Amino acid sequence: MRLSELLLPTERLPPADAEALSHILMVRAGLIRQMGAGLWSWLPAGWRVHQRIVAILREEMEAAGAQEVLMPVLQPADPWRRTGRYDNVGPELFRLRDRREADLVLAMTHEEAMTFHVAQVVRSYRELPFSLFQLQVKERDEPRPRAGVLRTREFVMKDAYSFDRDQEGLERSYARQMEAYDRIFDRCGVRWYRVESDVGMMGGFGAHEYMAPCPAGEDEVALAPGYAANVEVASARAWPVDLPPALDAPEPVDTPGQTTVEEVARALGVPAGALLKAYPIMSEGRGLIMVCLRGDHRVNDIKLANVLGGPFRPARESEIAERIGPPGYIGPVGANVSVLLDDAVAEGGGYVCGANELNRHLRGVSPGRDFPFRRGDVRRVEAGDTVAGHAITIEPCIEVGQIFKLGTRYSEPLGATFLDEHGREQPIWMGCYGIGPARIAAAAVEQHADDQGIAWPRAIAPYDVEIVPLGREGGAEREAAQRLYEELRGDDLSVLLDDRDAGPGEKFADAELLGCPLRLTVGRRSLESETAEAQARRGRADLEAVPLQDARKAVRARWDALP
RNA sequence: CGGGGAGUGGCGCAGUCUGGUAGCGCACCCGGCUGGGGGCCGGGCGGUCGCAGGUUCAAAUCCUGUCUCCCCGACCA
Repeated sequence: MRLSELLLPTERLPPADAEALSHILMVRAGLIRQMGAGLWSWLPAGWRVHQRIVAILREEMEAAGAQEVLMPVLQPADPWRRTGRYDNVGPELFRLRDRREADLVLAMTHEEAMTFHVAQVVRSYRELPFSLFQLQVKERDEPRPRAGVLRTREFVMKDAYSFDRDQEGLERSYARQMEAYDRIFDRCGVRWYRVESDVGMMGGFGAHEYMAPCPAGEDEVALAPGYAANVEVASARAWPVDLPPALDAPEPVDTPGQTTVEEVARALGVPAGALLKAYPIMSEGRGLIMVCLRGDHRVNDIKLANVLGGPFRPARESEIAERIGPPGYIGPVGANVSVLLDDAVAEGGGYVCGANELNRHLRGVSPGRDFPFRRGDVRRVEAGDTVAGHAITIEPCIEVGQIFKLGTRYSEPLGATFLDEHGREQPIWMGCYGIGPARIAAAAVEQHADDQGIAWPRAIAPYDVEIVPLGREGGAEREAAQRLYEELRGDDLSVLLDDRDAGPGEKFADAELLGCPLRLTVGRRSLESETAEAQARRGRADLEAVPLQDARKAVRARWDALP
């Protein structure tokens, strides 16, 4: 491709409303442009990146035995009503009416469509198992689109679905997809973790997320050697805390006006971890519960909901005041509510907790002796906690893929059944597997950019090689570069030739912004030795020059050594 | 939905408080020079100041309404 013919609107300055690095660089490099909140267009060079990722996805899906299909984005509401999602998923689902007043939705994912067709078509166990996938647009009315293509309202997703006779079959399909996913992210050149994830309201029985660490990530992942989990579900051994000794009995102390953990800990000269923080909640079905955890810990709402087995909300001040004590001074001792004690609260020890009296706390409190409780792991892990003796770190990540064991969640309501060997009707066991190519692109930018711009991994760069001729138009450098371009173009490497009439600074700056992995520079200096200078974009490392005569092999060799 | 910020040539901004001929840098066009890191000189094109209404002799500027975008939070099958 000649740069003079490529629509590549690079910008010297970042857009005023961009903060995330990938957002800034992808716009500056001329890869994407915005049309509305969470609505992005891909310009030619950006779309090439996207398409290269898509090609990898397609190859690996086919290698895993999945067959490509394409299903509508615009769908009748009926299947969504039958699975309950029409009423349950809330405003994130785009809903509309056609001219006949029929209810329609814009699909946010394609379980309904896939299951609908499979239900029509599959009759016998002999037809199972199989897997389908598509590369299709998804529509979600996100409450807050952000950071360029990281979180958008319309995006392409690779979504695959497996259909099996039973749970064992699903496990095999799931494992096969997992292997494909591992290969996909390796091939795309991004750093990634596969983490345990919350199964959420889907009520499934297993899910993993693929997380690419980057500063603009929206999720947090807890990491230790041999351990990686979304902070939403992570468990770890708490950093120990020095507890004052338990007293013979709880002893009241005056704490006038001190309602926060920090204030009470400072006033009594104990570490925050020696306090018992009381978090009263109203649990659906179970009523008022006091969750107690170490003062230096925080409740993890998702883990708490999982322990409770259902949703909850924080108790209102009036409920606390009526049923327990004055807000700010409540505690488990003598409180007439059941106590859920976090696992990280050690037994024994002399804890400090609210006395259920205004301006008063208790010290020397010992769980069990002074109040009954049941246990649960409901706290958010903190950096420095340990897993199997190793301290964990917490890293921001962007979710680039998720795999999920659906079971019969969709096949049952949509009647996707088959007759087994004994002539009995059985629901199909399903799994679903999603990947967002745009997020892979953004994560790659975030992970590999430097001060000059993007440094694409080899596999997903917009072009493999950029040739930069210096000198004036019509000069010897231009001619030599042109010949080099013609020669390399016959190879399977994609080549971009900067044939613009621009100065060297501008060409180098644009080349580094766009981030093609290998740059070949043809200038007066290199012409003297009948070579083109070679530089790797990653690290801007100078490589051995390539001869202008029969350049192919040498270019290939430089290329093969790149990351 | 709560909090904060912003809409002025393609991009980035000033001007708004205190109403009075719409400005700067970059980009773009023409001519020339330069040619290994966004170079130089000269001459140009381009803007209903988000939209609607109001106040005024006069509105980018004041008032009312409205739309849009960004950031933080909530939310995120």
